[in-house]
This record gives sequence, C-alpha cells and structure tokens, in this order.
Amino acid sequence: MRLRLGLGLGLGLGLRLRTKTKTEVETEEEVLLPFRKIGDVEHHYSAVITQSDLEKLIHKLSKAEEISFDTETTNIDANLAELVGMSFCIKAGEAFYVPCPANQQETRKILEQFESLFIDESKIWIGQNIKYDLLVLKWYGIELKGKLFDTMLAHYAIEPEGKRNMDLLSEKYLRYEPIHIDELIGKKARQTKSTGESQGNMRDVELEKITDYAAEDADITFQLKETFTSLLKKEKVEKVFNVIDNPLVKVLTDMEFEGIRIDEGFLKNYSVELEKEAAISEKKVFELAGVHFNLASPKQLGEVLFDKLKLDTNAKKTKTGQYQTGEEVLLKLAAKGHSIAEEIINFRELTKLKSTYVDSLPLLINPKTGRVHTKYGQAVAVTGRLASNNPNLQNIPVRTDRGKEIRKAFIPRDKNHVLLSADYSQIELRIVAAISGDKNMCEAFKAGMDIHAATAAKVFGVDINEVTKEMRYKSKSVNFGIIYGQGAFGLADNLGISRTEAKEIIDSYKKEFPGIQNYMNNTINFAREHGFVETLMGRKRWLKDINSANFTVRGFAERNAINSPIQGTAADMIKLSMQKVHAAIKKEKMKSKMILQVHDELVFDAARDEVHELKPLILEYMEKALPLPSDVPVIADCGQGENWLEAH
DNA sequence: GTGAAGGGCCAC
DNA sequence: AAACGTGGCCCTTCAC
Repeated sequence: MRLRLGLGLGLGLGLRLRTKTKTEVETEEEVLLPFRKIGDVEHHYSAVITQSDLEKLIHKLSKAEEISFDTETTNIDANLAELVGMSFCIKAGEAFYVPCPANQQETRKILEQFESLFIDESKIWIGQNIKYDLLVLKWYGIELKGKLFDTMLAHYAIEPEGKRNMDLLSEKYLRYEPIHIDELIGKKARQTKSTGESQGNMRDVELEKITDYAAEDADITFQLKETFTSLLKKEKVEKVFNVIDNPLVKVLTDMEFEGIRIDEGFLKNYSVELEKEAAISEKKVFELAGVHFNLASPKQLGEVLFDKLKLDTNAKKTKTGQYQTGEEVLLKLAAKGHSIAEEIINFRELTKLKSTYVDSLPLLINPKTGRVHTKYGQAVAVTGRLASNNPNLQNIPVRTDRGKEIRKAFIPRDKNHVLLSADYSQIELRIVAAISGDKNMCEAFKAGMDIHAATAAKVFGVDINEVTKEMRYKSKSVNFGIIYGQGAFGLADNLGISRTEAKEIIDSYKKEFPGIQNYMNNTINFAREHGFVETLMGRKRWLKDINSANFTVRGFAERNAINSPIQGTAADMIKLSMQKVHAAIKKEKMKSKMILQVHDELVFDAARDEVHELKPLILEYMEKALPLPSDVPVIADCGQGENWLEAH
C-alpha cells in the first residue's frame, strides 16, 4: 500500500508551490510504525522565488498573529553565519521557504521587504532555539520587535532533563520523523564543532530539498507550539516559561551579540611565560622521576609514580585499571614529602591555564568584532541555570594567583568604558534560609551578620566574637555542604578531619538549625510523593529514581532533591533580574551593555558617564527581582575596574 | 582520521 | 554502597 497525500493540490496564492508527502508507507507492516504524517494534515511546502510570490507571502504573513520562523545558514555559529534562506509557517501543513542569495546585498534587499513584519510588535514568532535565528538576523541589523515562543524552552520547562532537538520533539510529540540534515549535506559536514566552519554546504543544497527540509522545520515548530502550550498548562510550568525563560531569549541574544573584548597581546605574553614555567616544571619532574614520559598522560604518570617509584604501594586504581593521579592523590603524596607530587600539581596548573584559557581564548575572537562571543545554553542545565560555551566564560579562573591573571585580559570596549561586575551575596544560603524558614538562619541574614561566622557561633556554641578562623572555615564548608546534600564522609574528606568530628559538627548544625533539617526531610518526602521538586517560581525537576531500591541511585536523587530547588531558585532570580536590568538599560537609552552572566554575577561593559546611575539601578533590580519568603534580605554588591579582575 | 570515553580540573 | 550539586573543555587512549 502506498499512501500519497497532498499531491497537486490547488495553490491558493498562486505561488510556485511544491508539495510532498512525508510518510510514504511501503508495506502494510509499516503502517503500524509509530511515525505518521504531521497531524494527519496534508502539507504544502513551497519555495518562494519570484518577486510577486514574495510579496504575496509577506502579505499573507502580515495578516497572521503567529508565525513560526526558521533560518537556514552557512554556519552553526550564529555570529559567523550567512543567511541561506528563511522558512515560515502560519498554519499547520503549509509552509514557505525563501532562499537568500549568496550575494549579501541581494539578501539584504530581500530582508528589507520583511521589515514591516519584523518591526510589528503584535506578532508572535515561533521557533526552536529562536535565539539562534534572532542572532543571525541581528548581524543583518534586524531586530524582531514582536513576542517570541521558543519551543525548545517550552519543552525545557516541561522536561528539563535530556535531549530536545527538533527531530526528537517531532517524533515524540507529533509522531512524525522529519528529514534528517544528513540527507542534505552529508554526515561529514556535521563535524563542524572543532573548526567552527561551514555547516556543510547549505548553499549547495538543491532548492527542492532545502525547501522541504526548511519548510518542514517551520511546520513542525508551528505544531509543537500547540502541543506545548497545553502541556505547559497541564504541568503547571507556564510561569517558568512565560515569565522567566521565554522572555530571557532577547536578553541573551543581545549579550551574545555584544561579546566581550579580550586583550590578545596580554594573553600572548602570558602564554610565553606559562610555556617557560611549564618547561622548567616538566624538567624537574623528569629529573625527580629519573625518566622521561608524557606528563600530560595520567596513565603514564600513574605507572611512573606507583610502579617505578613505588610512592604508594596501596595506590588506588580506577575502574579501567589506571592509577588515580588526581590532585587529591598528589597532595597526599606531597604531604608524605614527595616533592615530585608538588611539582606535578604545579605543572598541571600551568598547562591547564595555558591550554584551556590563555591559548584558546584568542582563537575564539570573532574577526568581525574583535571580541569573544560566548553562547548561552538556555535549555541545558537541569536546575535552570544557564550554561556558557565556545568559550565557556563561566569558569574563568579566579582562585589562584596565576589563574586570576587571566581575568586581566577581559577588558572594556574602549577608553570610555569600564567593566562593572555585580554579584549576589551568599544567594544560595539565603535561599536555603528563606525556603526552609529556619529561624536562626533567617535572623542571621536579617541582622546582616557574616553568615559563616554566625553559623560557627551556633555550631561551636561560642559568642560570635570568639569564632576562630578555623571554626569559620569549617562552618563555611558545612554551609556549602548543606546546599549539595553532603554527608559526614564528604565533610571529613573536604576538611581533612575525622568522620567522627565531621559527624559532631553536622549533628550540632542540625540541632542549631532545625528548620534546615526539616527542609531536607520535607523536600525528600515531597519528591517521593510527587516524583519532582520545584523552585520558588515552580520550575520542576523530575526525580525518577527518588524511590529506587538502589542506595546509590536513590542517594543521588535525594541530593538532587535538596540541591535543585536551591540552585534553581537562584537561577530563576538572576534570570528575572537580567530581564529587568536589560529593559531598564533599553528604556533609559543607555550606552552600557550587559555582557556576561556567571550564575550569581552580571558583568557590564559600562559607559563611564553612566556608571553612577547604572550601579544603583543594577543592584536595585537584582535585589528586588524575586523577593524571598520569611523576609530574608537579598543583597548584591557591585565593583568596577579596567578589567574583570579589578571589577570583581 | 574520527569520535567516544576516561581522567582531570576550571567556575559557581 | 557510596559518600558534593550544576556545568564545559583539554588531553590521552582506544575502538572503528
């Protein structure tokens, strides 16, 4: 049996339409396959070539409230991409593809014709990961003024864990298997990650194929919107989507577009310095080891340390039979007087900084802007946090002297700007206090106390003035441990104290902060009953293993249950503050730009003459973005400087 | 050669 | 039995 639908149907607009059936069922058995044609609706996918067809399309789109929209480009990196074409869909089963010529002037002329649509504030643009498309357009000087509906983010709110590419969503929610991109540009073309080069040769794909592919994407996205709108309601996560994640898209688009300026010369010099030091360090290690080998290889290093030198006859091996050579292991060897271990740690620091940051960052400077444009993953972290990649600017070193030098390379755009960094103070602990309602913890924050010292005073039963550095240090560790669901074993390991002492500290902590103990129990019980936990804003995390009989798996789920509402609420809060600050900067027509987010910190490329009004504005919005229960105050601080290190 | 997995380590 | 949550990226190793 062979099904063919949608063939040769009338084309209302008289455009040059192409129609094609998606599921061509070959045999009776295949009829039983789960995938079917989109929504059982006939579909008409057409390429829009002529000027008159283009005008007809634009007219048609101008009457629609919701338009699903997708771009085809030459690069997976939106900052380097050229438009190859755009697809539109305003009705399930009917979609249009507008090819854009390689000649950028001609492409701009096509885009100009869409201006009335793009500036229409009443439109709703539907897209899957629409931040990408917005960025591509922004490079052509176009900003969509309407509202957005990102199907990727809708799905993220519904199901924050796991993959959500469009093929998958289509198969799961529409029971429809889309055309794979491999069919257009081949498998090889996909391995563009390392080179960042062309996404295959989308330009070379023949019109009929790319039309089907691109139009189908717009069609699928259009239909997913319907599905997800009701699912968001059903799962009670509309607020997460409507108030937090979906409106953040334009904010992140602007941030990614801006990027940050990097002092390339500084990094080049530092690289030479690190190279010299690493070479000296490596030589020392080889002398102490009495053998030359690849010091970057944990496998070879383990064999040298434990088979040849026999530094620890009980050295632990990993599951793959390798010796462990991580920093913890090396520190223990160093403590036993093995200076080679210390030198290896030194070598590791030098090479880590050099390869991951100092040598890599310059390679990612965008030739068009001379700046580095990170990309924010908005539907990656299960807790609701953002993730930053290519490059990751959320893990730039700051804890060691050598490491934090790298922050000096992050600089303002010009002499008239400074870097400004605003960060939340102890935000996750404040959230713990607030959602647990623990009296002592809340009071400590309300009184504006040094929270780790206040904790220490309670835990060790002394006056806050009598808290020693050691007591504060230990309490700080417990406070962090609480957030991560750490136990006595982990605390002991972390502090290098006995498990007994760790247990005593934790017991005392639980006694002095009973509300926190209650919160942990209640949260786990809630998770057991409902199968999920949620943030203050209702962001969910599903915990399928929370009732597992397997200790390990269940323990993991329990720690997730405790941590996710805390980490996620902090993420919700800073996302809300980003929207507000972004809107205020726009409203006040300021020159300053928000350029980075690092979980509890926002970085701005701030015009010097705006700093005085910008600072209080930022702090105000950060602190008021999401008021916490129990009247726990939210505090943010702000610094400025000629580079990121100084601003911190 | 490519890509996945492992070990390791940077941030919050 | 495992023992601290969320990420990204570098280098090596190993299978294909």
